[in-house]
Amino acid sequence: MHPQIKEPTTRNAINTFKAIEDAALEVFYKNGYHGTTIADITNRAGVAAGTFYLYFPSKLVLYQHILMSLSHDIRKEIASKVNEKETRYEKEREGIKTFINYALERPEMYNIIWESLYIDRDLFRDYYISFAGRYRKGLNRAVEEGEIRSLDTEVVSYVLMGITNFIGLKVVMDLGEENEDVDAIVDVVMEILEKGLFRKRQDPSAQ
Amino acid sequence: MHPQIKEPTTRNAINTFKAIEDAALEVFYKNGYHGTTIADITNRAGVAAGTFYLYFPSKLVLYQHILMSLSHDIRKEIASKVNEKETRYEKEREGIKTFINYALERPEMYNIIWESLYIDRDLFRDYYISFAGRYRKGLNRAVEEGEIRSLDTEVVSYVLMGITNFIGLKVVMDLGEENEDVDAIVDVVMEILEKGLFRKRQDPSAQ
DNA sequence: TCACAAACTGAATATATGTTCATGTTAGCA
DNA sequence: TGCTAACATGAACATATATTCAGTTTGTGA
Repeated sequence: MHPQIKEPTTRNAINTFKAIEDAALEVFYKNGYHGTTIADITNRAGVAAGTFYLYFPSKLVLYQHILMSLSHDIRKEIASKVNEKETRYEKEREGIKTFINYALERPEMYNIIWESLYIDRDLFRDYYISFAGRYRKGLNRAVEEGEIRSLDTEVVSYVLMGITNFIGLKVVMDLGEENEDVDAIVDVVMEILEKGLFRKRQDPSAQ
Repeated sequence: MHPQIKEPTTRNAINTFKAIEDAALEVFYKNGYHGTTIADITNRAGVAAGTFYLYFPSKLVLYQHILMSLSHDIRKEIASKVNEKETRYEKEREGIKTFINYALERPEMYNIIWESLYIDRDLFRDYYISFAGRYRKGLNRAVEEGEIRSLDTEVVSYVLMGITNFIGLKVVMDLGEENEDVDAIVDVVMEILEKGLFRKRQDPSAQ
């Protein structure tokens, strides 16, 4: 929890706090940081403007708090789905699918993440660096086990994040044609990765 | 040219107009749309605030104008470099390299493009849809000529844009380690694409 | 040189909105 | 029941800044 955030203690106050969080998430999603006013948030939460400042010292700190929650939530969602799969190939497919579906359910997700580039550059950096770091661990294991070709996994992690983010962007913003079938799109991506990234699945020793 | 922009006619006015364009580009790059005031722009351009409104009806229209110029400039730069190459493989490598180097020279480029997601959603859509459309043409030709495997080129174009953008982001924002050698990074990307996207170069009929 | 339109100025205006604070209300406990 | 601290209110304040406009300067053609 952000050090400047004052957490509520009583039952009612906890509900108020949550109402503000929920309202902020919703309205930041929809209108972005600059497009959102404190009044938007407090109106939607059904509290007075002053109440906001009982818990959060500023709009910026609230935004940072919401972004952190969102980033944890996405990672948790992806990790739980990916952990169900056995091979790295299946994990990769599941990760891409989960990300896209997550984005489809929250079409304005990109707003809040990419906007941090202007609001809080360090937060943006941290977000992708730690995302890449986690990705890299899985990839390193797959390289050791011979499932993935021996490549610089740091570069590979950005390649995969780039693919996932832009395919997600295409689907969510309905860019171009043929966005109906998420599975078909993921199939195309995996066709590229199958030959480009993975070794032959039946023969882990092959180059 | 944006219909609401009043273009200057006399020699001096043309210089004033250019000074405003240049100042806006620089300061939008650095501080983004919301981080930039009209005063920032006019001060840097060396003109009075009112002068701005002789040519542009609003800050938003100026931003749209600058984004369009930037997008044309990037595409022209990439196209000119890519056209020097013969094979699609070499074109692809050159395209990625050119994009990264362009971004390295203008590290704040992402600001102005990605921020349009909040400023003018349609402009953002148009930017990537038309970028993808142009990409797709080249890919279709390469598929016809057997250099690239038979894949949905629309999906492939977003895969490639995603890779390029995130590798560029990594290098520009110095995300993670090992960002010194752009060529080495591009090598890794091309290793993936060589097997994942392209057919064997000596045998265009092979699957 | 003069007239006139185009170009330019920058202080004033209008508005938006993040934040504060004096005041009121509620919940839990002695 | 009454006390107290936490919680809540919303009008007022402070500031920032996009835009306007009445007045001034400049360049150019006759």
